[in-house]
Amino acid sequence: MLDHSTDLDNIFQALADPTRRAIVEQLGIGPKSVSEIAAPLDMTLAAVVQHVQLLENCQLITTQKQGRVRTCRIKPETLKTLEGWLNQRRRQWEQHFDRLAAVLDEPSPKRKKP
Amino acid sequence: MLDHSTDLDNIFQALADPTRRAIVEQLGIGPKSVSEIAAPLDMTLAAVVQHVQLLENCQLITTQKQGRVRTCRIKPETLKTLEGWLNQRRRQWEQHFDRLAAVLDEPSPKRKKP
DNA sequence: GCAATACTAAAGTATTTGCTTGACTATCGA
DNA sequence: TCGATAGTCAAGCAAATACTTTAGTATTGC
Repeated sequence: MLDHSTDLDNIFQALADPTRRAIVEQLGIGPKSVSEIAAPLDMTLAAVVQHVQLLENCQLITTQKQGRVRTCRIKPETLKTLEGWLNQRRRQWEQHFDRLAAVLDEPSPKRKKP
Repeated sequence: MLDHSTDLDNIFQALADPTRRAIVEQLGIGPKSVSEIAAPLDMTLAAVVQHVQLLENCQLITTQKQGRVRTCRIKPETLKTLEGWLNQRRRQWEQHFDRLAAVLDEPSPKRKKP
């Protein structure tokens, strides 16, 4: 693996796991404690804690502990990083298709700059 | 790992690797052969071939071989799967914030239940 | 024909990942 | 105060990942 470890790496890596994506989806509905997140998942609480920590490390969620309960919430702005990359790609291939379309649309020397 | 292995899993997994993201970005500019893709990358051709195969398997790119040259192009529609998920998330947390805003916009300065 | 080119396939390896178990701490509620 | 609850920490482990090397097979150009 090359060394340009970016935010994007960590975000994609985090969301590549179905369990973690499920957590993000659940927190999209509203905040939850670690136990509440764990309840429907078929794994130990310890495993869920590790997923939660990873999601917090890459800023996809924030957490705060009061008493013995840690409450988790999504941090929507981090998904904007993803959206940004995706928008770049879309712009790129839309441009690519425009160019392709331009070539295909060229039945006579009439369009664009000659 | 749970068993709901989806397209989304594979797409996120594919894009979690910086090398593969770089390939997708390069192909966004235009089609390239495997060797052309490999040229700027600091790894063997064999390694690049493996990345290309993975990207093709999860439909992020298409390839076709003519003669001894395999030409690779992005397949933009696959990124729509990603966009779809992201849009769902955005809708979700926008709604969440609307609800939050509604609570905060409560007219009375008293914050307790009547 | 023959060598260089452009991959491809298989096997091996170091590291990372996604869990588990077990022991431990802190807090709440009766 | 005492036990149940909520989470944390550290090892350990099997499987997956991102490479490598080696040994091929088709094509192409001269």
